[in-house]
Amino acid sequence: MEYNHHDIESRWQKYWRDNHTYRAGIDTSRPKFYVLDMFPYPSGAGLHVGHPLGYIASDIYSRYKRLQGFNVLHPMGYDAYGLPAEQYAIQTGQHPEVTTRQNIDRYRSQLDKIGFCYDWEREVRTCDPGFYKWTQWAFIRMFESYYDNTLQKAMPVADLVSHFEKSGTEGVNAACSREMSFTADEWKAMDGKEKSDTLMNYRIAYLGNTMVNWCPKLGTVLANDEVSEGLSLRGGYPVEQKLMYQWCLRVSAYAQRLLDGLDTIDWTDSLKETQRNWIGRSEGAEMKFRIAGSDVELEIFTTRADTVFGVTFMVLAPESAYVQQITTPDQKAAVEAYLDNVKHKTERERMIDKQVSGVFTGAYAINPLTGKNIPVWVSDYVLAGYGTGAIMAVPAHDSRDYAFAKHFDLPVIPLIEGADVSEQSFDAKSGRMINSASGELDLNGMEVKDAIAATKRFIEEKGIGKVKVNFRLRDAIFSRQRYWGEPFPVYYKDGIPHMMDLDKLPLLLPEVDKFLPTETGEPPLGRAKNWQTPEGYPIELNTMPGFAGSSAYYLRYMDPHNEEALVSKEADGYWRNVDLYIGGTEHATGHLIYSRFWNKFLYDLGEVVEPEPFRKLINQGMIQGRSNFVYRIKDTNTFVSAGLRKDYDVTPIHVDVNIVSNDILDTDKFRAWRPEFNDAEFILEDGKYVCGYAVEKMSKSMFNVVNPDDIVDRYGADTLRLYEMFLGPLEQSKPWDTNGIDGVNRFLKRLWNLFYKGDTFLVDDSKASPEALKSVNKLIKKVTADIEAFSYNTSIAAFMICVNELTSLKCHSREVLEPLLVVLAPFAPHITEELWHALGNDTTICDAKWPEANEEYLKEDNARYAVSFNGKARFNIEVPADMPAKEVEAYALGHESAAKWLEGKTVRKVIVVPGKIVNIVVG
RNA sequence: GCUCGAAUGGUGGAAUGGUAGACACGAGGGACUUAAAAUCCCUUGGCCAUUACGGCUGUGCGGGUUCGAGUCCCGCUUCGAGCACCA
Repeated sequence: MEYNHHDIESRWQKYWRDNHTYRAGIDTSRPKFYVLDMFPYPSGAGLHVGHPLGYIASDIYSRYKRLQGFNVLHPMGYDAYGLPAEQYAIQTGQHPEVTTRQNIDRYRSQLDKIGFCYDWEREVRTCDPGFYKWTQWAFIRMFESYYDNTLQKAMPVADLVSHFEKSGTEGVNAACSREMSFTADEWKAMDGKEKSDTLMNYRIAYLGNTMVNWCPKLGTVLANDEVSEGLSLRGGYPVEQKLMYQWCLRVSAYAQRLLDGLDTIDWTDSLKETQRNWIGRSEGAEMKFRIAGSDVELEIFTTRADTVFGVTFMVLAPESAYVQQITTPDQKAAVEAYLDNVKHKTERERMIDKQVSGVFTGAYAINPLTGKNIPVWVSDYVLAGYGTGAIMAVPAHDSRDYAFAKHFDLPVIPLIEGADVSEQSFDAKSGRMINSASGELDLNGMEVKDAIAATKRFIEEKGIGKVKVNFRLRDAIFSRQRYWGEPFPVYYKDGIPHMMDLDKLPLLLPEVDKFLPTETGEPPLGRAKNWQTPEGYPIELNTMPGFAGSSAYYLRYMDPHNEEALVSKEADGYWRNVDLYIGGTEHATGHLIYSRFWNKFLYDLGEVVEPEPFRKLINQGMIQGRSNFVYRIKDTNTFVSAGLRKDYDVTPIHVDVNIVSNDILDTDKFRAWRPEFNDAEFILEDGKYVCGYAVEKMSKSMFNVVNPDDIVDRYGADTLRLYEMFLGPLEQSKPWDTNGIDGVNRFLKRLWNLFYKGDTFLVDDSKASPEALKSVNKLIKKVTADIEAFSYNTSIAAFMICVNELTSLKCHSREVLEPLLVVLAPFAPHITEELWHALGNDTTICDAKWPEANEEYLKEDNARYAVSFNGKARFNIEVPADMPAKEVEAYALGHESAAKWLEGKTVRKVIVVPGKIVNIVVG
């Protein structure tokens, strides 16, 4: 029998399916282990060979854990809402649901061929009403909650209302959009609309007038993580800032907990660092500067309280409400003109245009420490959204303030000893303070760090300001002007938003005639007929963003068919959270923040037991494409081989990697590839046409896409799985290069040949040789350690070594081959299952027991030492393993090879490292 | 600009501070074969030798610690990733 992957793989895949081998259920007699992949968005292009990388890695770990006796939950599903399906629908009129279903079917068939151990009975799709019911449910719960800063958790808005009725805002410490202050009587006097607006200020899901990232080309708003450098991540279209009334989630309330939680989970440092960066905690002080001749007080935030003595002007963001309040009549025209100018710039233009610009308001503020008057300016280098939208400018010690001061010729006062500020500012937070004394506060001579602390103390005592922590993390904008997303379970009565009753969920996505905005500019849902409650109240026209459905999906897998709850107490209590999460690093500041926020919210409600959703997280690297090029001589149809191209004037042209093998072009296939190459001529080297190559993104336009189906068809799923893991470390990005896959394929054939020669089954029950036992025990030890460290590529090398050793030992003993199959099973499930049954086992290898390495066989009879002189190894010796160090030393010094090196020298020192090296220091 | 990570043969990549280059690809040579494919064996960092199981050199660059550094420390260079008027 030859190794026939087609037959083996289809047969065992059917067996696993028919026997529900991968069905998972609650089993309190076994410890649980939850392994999760970031579920894919099913795109129209199908899977390429890069997509399964993480899935294979998690599959190996799942199978390994199961063999170790864990009850493993390993589900899969689809993140089915998304822009591409909708864009496609706009172009073709095809309903996104139809294309999404087709794409999912395609994904499923591709995934099935690779032999994953998913429990497909737990599949979820974010666009299923049975799933998005719980997305809508969570939204309603957020609407009905506010964040109590004292308790540091979400609480019912109903509690807040009864507090307002009793004592107004007195004693309320809640996360809010702006500080409010009213009495119980004032609250009671409010009408319904006023009350609604007031509560919006506190709700975790709230409607707010906020600056949003508006993308005109996509016709929708985007969250901060969906925008990069002023362009939309999807499509790369320009994004502008626009004030809009939108649903938002008060993620910012959880900033500190999201930050603290990072210390409790096992993620890579770089990912944690990225999240810390995004959350952006900064400790500083908030300080008030009174405007001269006015009651207005400018509140500013600074991390450099020590530099107050160097404040020579102040700057407001153009959007700041202070601007209107303080601008003097004679400066009004100039300020208006400037604001108008700024408004017409997009975010991107503002970023690219680094030129200093600004205008004087005509007003002066009073420095609370020195009592001096300082001018107040407006400039777009100050951001409205951070801190208070106003800053105190210290040009000597802040480069942005410095550039502004130089441009407008404002004074610069150095505050740190030895700082030369004639050419640039001194931004470092170190040195001794100078020029910093007035009245009761004297910072001169202090280190910067101490000066900051002293100033903070002083301003708190004097009531000039207070210590304050600011976060960069903003609330998430939750409305999208799109069709293909979850509808909001919200209707409007007299202009006041109301939540639908929980028992009316899910609110189904309605049909529309076109997937475009209405003529009046309303979102696509504006086209839906009867989009209103039975009582005739209009329903919200926006839909939820992509991250809504992906924020709690890992919980739904625990209990996917439950109609009463997102997840039952029992299922949540058993599966708890994800033990191992594998996915791409691109979700670092999006999904992985929102999901943690969502989970913490549910935790506050008592709906889930774990405060963090993903205990350990691994980011698999990206698989890049490896493109091939042919070189056409200018103005001809003649192509010159890569090695000879320097002699000609050539244009490189991408060529389909599927008609190239080991960088050698199949010239006949090339002629047939495209009509314009039908009569191509070639200049060969050594009779071959050699292509050039480059590493690029895997994409259709580069003709470097490799489809896993083709690989599976040609080499089998087991070869694909092994090869993907063999390419290099899991977390590293690397190019896909089909050259080299033969190596792992040969390995599987050699494994097969240990069991079969022709039709003869070779395995017997004979006692294995010590060498064979040692080989396989070494393997078990290595693979166990490697899997725990996700170092799969070195495991595969170990398998190759072991199989080669067993082959040359002609070992066909069951005693050795059976454990070899078990440890290989996670990597190559099909061939191991086949051979496992050939050995006479009648249950699946998935339920075998992971073997333990027997140290007895690993003992070395001899220890091998490298003998070195002054650190450079010169020869090797072998001695009995248990020889004491002193004797090893004597033996090495007495060795004939040593004589040569010791000639005319004296031994100064000898160091013996057990089993490794004898280092002889000579002088 | 700030933060994090990386740099090892023709290629992908191995190396708890202890014989650098495991394993694999590619390349070269050989066996089997009418031939090819497949399979198997040998060689393969560079340089110098090839009478010797020989010598020298070698992990981006410059220093340091150490008996001993790819690995640890300091200073650079280059590449990649994240954040970026965040006060």
